[in-house]
Amino acid sequence: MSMLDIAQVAQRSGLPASALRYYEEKGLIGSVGRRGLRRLFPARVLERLALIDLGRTAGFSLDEIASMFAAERIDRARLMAKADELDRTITKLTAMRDGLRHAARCQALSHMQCPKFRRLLKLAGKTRLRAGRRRAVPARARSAAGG
Amino acid sequence: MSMLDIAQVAQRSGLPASALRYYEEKGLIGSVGRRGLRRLFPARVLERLALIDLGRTAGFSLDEIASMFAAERIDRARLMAKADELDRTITKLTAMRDGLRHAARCQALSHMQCPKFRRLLKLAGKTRLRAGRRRAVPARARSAAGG
DNA sequence: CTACAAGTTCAAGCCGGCTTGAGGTCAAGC
DNA sequence: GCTTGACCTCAAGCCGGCTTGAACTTGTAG
Repeated sequence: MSMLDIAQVAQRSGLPASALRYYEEKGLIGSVGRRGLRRLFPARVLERLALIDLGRTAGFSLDEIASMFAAERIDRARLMAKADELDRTITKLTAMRDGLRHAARCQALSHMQCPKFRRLLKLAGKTRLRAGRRRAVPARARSAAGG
Repeated sequence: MSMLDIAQVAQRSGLPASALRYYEEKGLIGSVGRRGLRRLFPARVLERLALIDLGRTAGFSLDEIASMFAAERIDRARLMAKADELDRTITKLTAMRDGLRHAARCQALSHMQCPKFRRLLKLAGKTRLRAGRRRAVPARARSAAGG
C-alpha cells in the first residue's frame, strides 16, 4: 500500500495542505501514522477526498459529511432528502436563469414595467435558497405584526 | 407617497430591521429622511428589496448589486454571464441530484463498487460550484508539482 | 555534520452577511 | 411632564471553511 505525504495528496487532490490538516482535525480523513512529525496518508485518502468533495458539491457541510462517515453506512433517507432539496434548488435556479436572460433582452424601459420581470421578483421573494440563517422578523417585531 | 418606518418595512419584507440598516449602510436602499432619529422609508423601498432578494437568489453579492444600482442601468452582459453561470450550476446540481438518488437506492455494498457512483465522484471532482476561494495548491507546492 | 526545504503546531485572521449588546434618544400615550 | 419602548449608533461577535503567520522540528542532500 503506497503512502503519500501531504504534498502529494495536495497535488493529486488539488487541495492545499492546510485544508488537508483541517480535514484531519475534523475527523474527515485519517493519516496512518507519521514519519517523524510528518503525516503519511494512505493512497485511499484520495477516494475519501473525492467523496468529501462530492458531499460538499451536493450541499452537505463538513460536519454532516463527518457524521455520515462516522455512521459507516450511508443514510439513504438523508441522501434522498438532499436530492429533494437539490430538486427545489434546481427549479428555482432555472426560473432565475430564464428570468435573467429575459431581463437582459427585455426592452421595457424599467424592468418594473415588464410583467415577466415582476413575476420573477415574486418568485425570488418566495424562495429561500440562501442558507437558512434568516429569521424573517425578530421575535418581538413578529408578535407586534400579529403573525 | 406613503412613508414606512423600519418596523413596517421589516414586517412587509420579511427582513429584520438590522438587515435593513445594514443595507442602508451599504447603499443598497435609501431612507428619505428621518422623523427624529427614526428612518422613514418610501414605499418603493419594498420593490428595491425584492430586487435585492432577486439578485441574491441569482447569486450576486450585495456589493455587486450595489454597483448595479449605482450604474442605474442594468448591465445586460453581466446578467447574461450570471445566467450562463447558473446554467452550469444547474447542470451540475442536476447530475448531483440524480447521483444522490441513485446512491440512495443502489445495492452495491460499497458505493465505490458502483460505476454510476464512481462517475458521480469524477463529476464532483471537476466542478467548482462552491465559491471560488480555492487556490488548488499553494504557490510553492505548485511550482514543485511542475504545473 | 550542516543547511535547508518541507513539514509541524497553535492561535489568530478573513470573508460575507448579518446579529447582538450596550448605552443613548425621542415621539407618543397617560 | 413622565414613562415607555421603539428606534438609534457603534463596536464586536458569529458562522463555516479554511488561510496565514510565527516559531519550531526533522528528513535528506551535499
